Amino acid sequence: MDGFERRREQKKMNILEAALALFMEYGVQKISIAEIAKKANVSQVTIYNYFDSKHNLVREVFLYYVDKAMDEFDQILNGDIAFPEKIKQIIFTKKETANQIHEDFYQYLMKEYTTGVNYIEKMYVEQIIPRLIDLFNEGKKLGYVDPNVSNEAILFFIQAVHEYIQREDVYQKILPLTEDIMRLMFYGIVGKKEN
Amino acid sequence: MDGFERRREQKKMNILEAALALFMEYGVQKISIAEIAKKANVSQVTIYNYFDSKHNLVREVFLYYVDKAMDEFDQILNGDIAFPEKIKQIIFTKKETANQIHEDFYQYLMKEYTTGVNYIEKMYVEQIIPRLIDLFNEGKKLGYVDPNVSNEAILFFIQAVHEYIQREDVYQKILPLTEDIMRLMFYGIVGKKEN
Amino acid sequence: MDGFERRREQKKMNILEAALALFMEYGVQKISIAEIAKKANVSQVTIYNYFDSKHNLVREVFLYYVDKAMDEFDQILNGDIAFPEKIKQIIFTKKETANQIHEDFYQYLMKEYTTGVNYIEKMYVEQIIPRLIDLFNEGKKLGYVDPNVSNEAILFFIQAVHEYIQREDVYQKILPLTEDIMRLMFYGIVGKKEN
Amino acid sequence: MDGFERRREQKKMNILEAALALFMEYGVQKISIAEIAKKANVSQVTIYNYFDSKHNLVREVFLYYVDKAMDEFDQILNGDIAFPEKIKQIIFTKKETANQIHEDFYQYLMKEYTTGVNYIEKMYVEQIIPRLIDLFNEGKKLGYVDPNVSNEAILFFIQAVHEYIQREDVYQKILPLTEDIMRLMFYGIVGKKEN
DNA sequence: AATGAATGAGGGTTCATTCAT
DNA sequence: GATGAATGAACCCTCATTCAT
Repeated sequence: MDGFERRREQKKMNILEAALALFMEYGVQKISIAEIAKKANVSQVTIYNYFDSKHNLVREVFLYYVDKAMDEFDQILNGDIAFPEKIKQIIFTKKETANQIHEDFYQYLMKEYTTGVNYIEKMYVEQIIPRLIDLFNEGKKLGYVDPNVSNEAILFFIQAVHEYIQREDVYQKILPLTEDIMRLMFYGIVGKKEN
Repeated sequence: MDGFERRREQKKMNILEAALALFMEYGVQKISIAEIAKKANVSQVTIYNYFDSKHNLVREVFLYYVDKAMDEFDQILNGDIAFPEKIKQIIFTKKETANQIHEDFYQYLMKEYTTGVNYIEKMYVEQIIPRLIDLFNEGKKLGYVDPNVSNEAILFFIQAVHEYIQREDVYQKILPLTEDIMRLMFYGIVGKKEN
Repeated sequence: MDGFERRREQKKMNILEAALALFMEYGVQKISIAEIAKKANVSQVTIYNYFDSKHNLVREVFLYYVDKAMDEFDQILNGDIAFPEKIKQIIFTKKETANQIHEDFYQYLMKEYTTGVNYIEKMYVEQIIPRLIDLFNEGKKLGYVDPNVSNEAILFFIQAVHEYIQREDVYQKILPLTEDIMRLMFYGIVGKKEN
Repeated sequence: MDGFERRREQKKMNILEAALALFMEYGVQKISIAEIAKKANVSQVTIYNYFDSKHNLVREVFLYYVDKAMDEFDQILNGDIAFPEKIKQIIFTKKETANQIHEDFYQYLMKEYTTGVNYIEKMYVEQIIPRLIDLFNEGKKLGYVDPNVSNEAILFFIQAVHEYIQREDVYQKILPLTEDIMRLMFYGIVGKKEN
């Protein structure tokens, strides 16, 4: 990649970052191309030169975001920490990139962008799930996880809690409950049977 | 309430129902006043006569929805069924009124309507939480729930799972996992220690 | 039609007239909705309320024009004048409504509006041609027209000359040649064989 | 002209050809500089380097076209064929370069480019008309043309028919009528008086 | 000389809201 | 009280043209 392309790529990134930030704070439909252009310090038309349409811009912002999120996810999984800590981090990681993307942004995409969603579906199914399943299986082998429980159910559980935590209002409230929540995660509401 | 007022009230309900249905299917911002007017078989101005602005209409639709949801919630709590079953129903109840309201609709309100949110906050804090706490305490007394776990954490857990289930795509996939999920809910990923 | 509808109809006509005048003077693409709105003394949105889109406005303007032109045509055919004079009028009638519509406007329609063109085709084939054929046949019976020449060819000839005359620049130049042209029309370039 | 200039001239021709083709198929206003640049395999700015503005590009394209058309016209006039055949060819020549140029393109120029039109006017008046007049006079001398009819009228007639034929829809329909039309041209609707 | 990148101005269209009946 | 008609503001997008390399 020569200087030309690098500058071009840099500018594209600027626009993506600006758009991502605005979309996540105010939602996709509330944000006009003009606002993105202003935040990214380019003209509206430049955005069109790079992305052709708002529709497509949203799509690319989304893919950009997904890749970013995937990186963060990898760092946890590859980290040199014990199983329970990994689960904890997966659940409680509040991605800087993603404050409330799951609500507004994701919904928007679900309705509008079949291809975009296909991409994340594919990534999710091919990349994330297998690694989590591996993690669970390892947890079962190490005695951390009940072998009678299906990996799908655990997956669902972690997802649910993780996504709920992404909500700003929720996050503030449950931080002090971290330990309790992990306890619930591991031992359920019936609790640990000490013996 | 005389016949006049009743007819007025009826018309208002028509509009609320029309708006609610449209908002939930397409999102708040995608729906124009004109579309609501058409679906409710009234003129746009009539909507303004009743609700003053779209802003306020959304707010009232929301309150209307919350009341409806509260009714359904009450029916579960007052039902004559065992504790675990109540928990199960609270989690898995997919309100007919609310398919994806939590995502798009709720987000929209969170950002736009401080008063609306205050109302739901208030309702939530004053009506729902106390009743759930009572339920949990009863569960603890009956040995269903670990007394060492804070009610807030349980609340959080149930909320998280419940909301996640509201998503249409999720709901379809986890239905077969119901029992596994309840098992996780009660015994955690470590599982039941049989003895 | 009550007062309401009549006013509505009147307003629609205003817009049609304004649009027609502007289209014919400057061409379809040069004229913006804003300009039509200004000339018709309505807001842009009013135009959209009546016509949905510029595309459709053009179409309706066109149909409006065709009907007008047809009326003028009828007046000539039904007039109480001799055959050669009718031919002359058909050729030389420069419709007030249509200065250069055939060039720019018609071309535009040819490329964009299949349905619009179908309408004029139909009108032309079903209404105009039969009446002209009748006229020619009558001319043949009366000895004005060579029976050996096909009506189609005559039709073509009259059309060609008529359309060419519609061009403003042409019209000015050939007015003094009216008699010569009629002579050519009737006797060709070989000329009348006097005997 | 050295190699440098020749290459430059070649590039200019490429652009002219590309623009002409696009203008004739889609009309002047529908075609953007970007499209021409793409078709001619140059950058937009290159077009500006050569032609300064779209306005001027259109003008030059037009002149380019006129010269081409003139060449074709010359070939007919200088051909070694009889008078009636020449008339026939002048009328029925459907220039490959010019399918519908007379409608859209010509109109556009008429309104926008005084200078461009002046050029064609001048060419027309100084080059084409005199040669046609010569042809008619020769025809009169040879007994093909009625000496009583003004050359202007004949000119007008031929022009009218010729232009009308240029329209694609018309051309298809009247091809089978060629002989009839020539008969009308020569003998009028009254027809040949055989004796 | 040639180009990729950038832009100001403008066009069609939509929408929440108001006016007039 | 209810409605059809009307509107100002804003949005997405395009294009001829210029800038910077």
